[in-house]
Amino acid sequence: MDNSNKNTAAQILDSLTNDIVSGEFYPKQKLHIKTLKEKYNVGTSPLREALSQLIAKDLVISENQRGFYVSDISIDDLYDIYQARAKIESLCLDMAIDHGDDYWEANIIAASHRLNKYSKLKSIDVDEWQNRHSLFHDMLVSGCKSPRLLQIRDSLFEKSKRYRNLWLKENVSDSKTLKVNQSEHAELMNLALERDKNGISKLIENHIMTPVEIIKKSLSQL
Amino acid sequence: MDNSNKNTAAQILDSLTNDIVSGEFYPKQKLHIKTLKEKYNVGTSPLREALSQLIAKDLVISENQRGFYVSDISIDDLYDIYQARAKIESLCLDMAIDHGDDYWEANIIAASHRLNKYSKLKSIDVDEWQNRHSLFHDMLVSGCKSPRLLQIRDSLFEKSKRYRNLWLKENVSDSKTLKVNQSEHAELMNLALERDKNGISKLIENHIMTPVEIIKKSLSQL
DNA sequence: TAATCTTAAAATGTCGACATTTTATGATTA
DNA sequence: TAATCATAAAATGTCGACATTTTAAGATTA
Repeated sequence: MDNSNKNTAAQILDSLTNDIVSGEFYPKQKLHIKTLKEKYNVGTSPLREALSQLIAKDLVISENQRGFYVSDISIDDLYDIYQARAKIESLCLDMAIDHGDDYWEANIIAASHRLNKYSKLKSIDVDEWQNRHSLFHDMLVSGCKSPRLLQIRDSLFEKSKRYRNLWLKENVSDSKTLKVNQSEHAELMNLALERDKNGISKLIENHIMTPVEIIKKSLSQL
Repeated sequence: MDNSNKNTAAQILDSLTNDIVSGEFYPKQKLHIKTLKEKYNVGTSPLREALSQLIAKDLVISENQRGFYVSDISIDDLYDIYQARAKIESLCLDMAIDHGDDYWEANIIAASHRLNKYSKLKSIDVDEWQNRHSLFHDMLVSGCKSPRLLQIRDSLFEKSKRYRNLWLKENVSDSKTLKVNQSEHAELMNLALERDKNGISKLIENHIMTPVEIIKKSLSQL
């Protein structure tokens, strides 16, 4: 498939990343080499190479002769990540409004439609909702032509997933939250099409920061 | 010293990073495992682990069964990196102005003094000037208390060094450029102390983008 | 009991070897 | 000559082994 052209290290990098971000491996958990080798059926070298990449991404930390650990999470970090995400997203939207063309507008409208339709369903599959939701936001920022900023955005989002998963478990089915969320999405689209930088900047920052307080509660209970 | 507590991989990561950023290894250069092993006197495993981290940092790319290469540079990337740096720096300064205290102000004044003194000397050591210059800008953003944003700033700066080195070779001794540069630094300090967000935002973006055109010329000649 | 010491077990990080793939070289053919 | 093919050389990625360090468990002492 897609992995056929990848070496072992690159393949298990995906698995490892997913297992950390999804919460299967919990924060601070020791990552025993031997255990991981058995779990993923790989040898020492590719495993350690994958872990090395995760170190560079701050998802794993290592101490010499003491092995690898899933990096910790905290309320401070929760705020920091989401704050940074809010600012970067705002920056990307700002640039997208500068450079977005007709196709950009059309893509936003299409993604909005797909998200809308799905949000109105009675029973919602979290993964599918998440896909459509991500894609809507991706389309909004896609007008920003800076690969580096978009890459930063992606990496922050990946880190935030660890916290986000705590929130999704509790709140995606909460219909009141969902309605507020949906009206914000509609408004985001309007502001983008109207090229209202100040308006969209304020709204997106609030929109992104919304889950923080709820996640904080979930986090405090651990 | 500092490396005594690091494993081999972490040690050569520093050397490798430096050799790429400094330009000793040129863009697209093949990084032969055997050659590197001899150069750094290490075995396969730690070397590949270091290279893996550099992949995550976008300084190295790898193709399965075809080995490792120094990642390429380009004029588009030059613009993108510097543009992103300018925006992030502006963001950090904005937050620094919000949160900076008396110590922040004092540190800026001190760093400015040290940079000033050195810039007036007749013969300038590039490394020392670079140190004092970096420290001045570090102090300005230090009021921004976001570890993640500062980390993003660092990683963008590291990437920009590859281009920056092209510029420094030509222009650090150019006294006209240096004077403009110095007056901008003075103005940056004033705006920070006056907490003028709009003013400092515009100035810092220009300040960071200044070298781009010159670097572009150097780059076109290769 | 609590703390320290000793010893055994487990885990880490590094190395060299090897199978597999890619690249280079030279021969063969049209 | 140019292009294709076959073969040799070189390089990559993976594995298992091993020396070293850390951790755990049990014994000893105060």
